[in-house]
Amino acid sequence: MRGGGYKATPQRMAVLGALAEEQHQSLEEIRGRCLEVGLVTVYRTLSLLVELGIVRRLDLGDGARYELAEDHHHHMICESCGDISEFEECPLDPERLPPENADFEVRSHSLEVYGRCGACR
Amino acid sequence: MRGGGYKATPQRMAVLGALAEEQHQSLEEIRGRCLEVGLVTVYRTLSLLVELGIVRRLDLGDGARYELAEDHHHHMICESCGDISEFEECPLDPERLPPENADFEVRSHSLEVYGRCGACR
DNA sequence: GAGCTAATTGAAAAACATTTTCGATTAGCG
DNA sequence: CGCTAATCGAAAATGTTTTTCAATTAGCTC
Repeated sequence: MRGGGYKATPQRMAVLGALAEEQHQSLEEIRGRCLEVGLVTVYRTLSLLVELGIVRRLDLGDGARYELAEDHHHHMICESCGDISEFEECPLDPERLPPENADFEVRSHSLEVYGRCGACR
Repeated sequence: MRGGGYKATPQRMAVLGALAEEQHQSLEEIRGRCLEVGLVTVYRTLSLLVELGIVRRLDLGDGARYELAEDHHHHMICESCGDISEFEECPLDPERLPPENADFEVRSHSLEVYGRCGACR
């Protein structure tokens, strides 16, 4: 983070701390965990972190959500209760990416699975 | 559409027509194709169509996009020029969904691939 | 540790996106 | 043709994100 000439301010540390507490939080949830940081700064810090690749921005249907990008994982979203859970195991067949005949250099992907969680069935 | 007691108004037909012209359009693009329909009605019609399962709502990083949900497909997004292309062939291994040990009933999924398109390399 | 400077912050305002309200209009029925 | 619930549109309200700009501060230098 300092490499790029960015300062390690208490506000940025607070936002990172909030992100570390739970994955895929909305901006309001993050803000709730660091009330001492101004709203504008939360917005700015999140877009900086996304730009630096430290944080991933999601959109699972309801507005934006953010999570630390440390590990590769995917989401299962329950259409009934809205619960979001994660799984590591990537069910993609690497042989089939990029798709045949596509002139495309794959760098990353995101996969979301929708359905019903155990509790809702 | 009529089954549920909904009326087939010219405005709704116009929005559907706009959606048929191109996939994954933003609301502004859709609106540009049916200027005779009020903005509020475009919003309302799109959320109705999404609710009915006729239209899919996407978020590929820039705001909301909409497309007819007739066929199952995925998106490749060029991180350089922003171009969005589609592919049908699903590279998911059905054996691995839901992931092991997950108590989850899978109903659908969405997959987006990010990278660089042929033109940008 | 004090001083300097560019980066950062926060409050207010601006810009943009979406939803609500409510009176006027209309599709689809008999 | 007439009726009525559904729909529409314009304005206002609400919600979200960005910009502006003066004040503050992290991190460097000495």
